[in-house]
Amino acid sequence: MTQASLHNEIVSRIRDMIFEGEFVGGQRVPEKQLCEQLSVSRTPLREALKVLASEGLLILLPNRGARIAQITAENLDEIFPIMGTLESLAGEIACGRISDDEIDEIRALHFQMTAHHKRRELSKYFMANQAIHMKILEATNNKTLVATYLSLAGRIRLARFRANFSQDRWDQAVAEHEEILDALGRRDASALAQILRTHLENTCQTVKAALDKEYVSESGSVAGGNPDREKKKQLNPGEHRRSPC
Amino acid sequence: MTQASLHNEIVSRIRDMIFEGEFVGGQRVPEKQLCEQLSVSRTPLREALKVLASEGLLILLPNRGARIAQITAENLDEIFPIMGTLESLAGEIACGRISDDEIDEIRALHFQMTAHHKRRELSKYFMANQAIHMKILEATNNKTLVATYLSLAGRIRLARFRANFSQDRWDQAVAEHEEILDALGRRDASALAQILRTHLENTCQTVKAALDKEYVSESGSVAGGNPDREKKKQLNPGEHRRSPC
DNA sequence: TTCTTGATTTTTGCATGCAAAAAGTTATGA
DNA sequence: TCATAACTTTTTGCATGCAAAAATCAAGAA
Repeated sequence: MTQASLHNEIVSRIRDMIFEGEFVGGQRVPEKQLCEQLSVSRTPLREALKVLASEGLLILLPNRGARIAQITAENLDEIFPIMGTLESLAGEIACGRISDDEIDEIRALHFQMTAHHKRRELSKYFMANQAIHMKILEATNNKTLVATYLSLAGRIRLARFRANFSQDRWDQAVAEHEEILDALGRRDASALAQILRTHLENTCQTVKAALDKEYVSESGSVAGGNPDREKKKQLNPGEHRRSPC
Repeated sequence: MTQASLHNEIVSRIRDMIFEGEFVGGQRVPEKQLCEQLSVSRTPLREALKVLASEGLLILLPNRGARIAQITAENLDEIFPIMGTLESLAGEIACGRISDDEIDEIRALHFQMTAHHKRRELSKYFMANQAIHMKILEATNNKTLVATYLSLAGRIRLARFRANFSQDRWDQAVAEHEEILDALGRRDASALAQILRTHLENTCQTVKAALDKEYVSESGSVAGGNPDREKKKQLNPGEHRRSPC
């Protein structure tokens, strides 16, 4: 799967670093620093930066280097509806071609997930949850759909990962997943499409609420400030809550 | 809009070259040849190739250079449903926020398009047609949605552009556009979503049929052959029919 | 102090060079 | 004739160097 070339390796590594929250949104990322951090020269690094920028994880400003793309409420409002409609489509297609075995796998993941929910194991819940959504996507056998979805999901991954949500919302999300499993079991394409879309809409609201809260609690002001003022304390890289949404 | 840097310029130029059909799908594109053609050195060219590859217009094989991505029937089957659901979403969102003025603009484009249809002006019809779809997308004010759509559309652009279609299908497409305009005028979100999706499904069928025909008529065999046998005559770059779909 | 203006340092953009891999060519033997 | 091996050429991947742009720092004026 992974290409053996150095620049592909660099793409993966920086992507993972972003996913792990090692950078703050809006932060400048000088080439030299990354070169030293990854022990590579500038040429393959620059090639990697171009790729990450076209994935939407970085912003490249001519002559002014790379910045980590910032997740804003506007961003979430743009991306979640698209993910919702893509998952909805995936559900529809999946109903038409998913095998009993594949449904059983999803059912297993579902019960695993509900067990984590009962035990309040957020991180494990998150993993099982993501795995279910991926299984539905993969059941379409449409690689472009999966890639498009993952590209969008990657851009908001951190916000989603960090968003704490209320017990009520958590319970609701599990209830929605019951409906998802039910519709899938009946292979009811339109019901599955509907509930997946609703599920994503609700998730969007949760993540947005968490994002607003984070901004307010950390900087004392709402989002949208000047990203250049990076002296302002936000979060130390790597130091942040981890919770599922 | 366009970034002033050389590698961005190169991305645009190669993308345009691909859109103009200056390459054959599956064809190898050596760096040296492109360097000479564009009068640039390898470093910014290679950066550009990485970007185009992540846009899906090129395939990069480690140590083996770049190839023009090939448009296959499987490709179309993957991409068109996604574009359909994205346009469908765009239509829904647009209904909720489009202004009367914007609808008037679309109406003007629509009548312009139908005039071209009456006069059998394929190329002009194509332009007006595309403009209408873009207006609906832009009316969502969702840049990520537009970008995602355009990225997918770019990958199958040539096939769509080259596909000749029957008079019947052309008439049907225009009829569908009447319905689109009608639903938009009534701001009937679900009707617009429905007709846009159907419209894209039908377009997919048309383009697929044209692709099959082209493959058969040019190589005497169906698609899926070894792309390495590039000595085989397909189409000379730049020499191809232009017609709307 | 705050705001310019100019010098210095840093960073970015691009060209070039070298080594390794792949592709192409010739030679040899069955 | 075909297959294989050895050799040559081409192409790719990456490191480095230099010039231009941006950022930073410093000194002086308002």
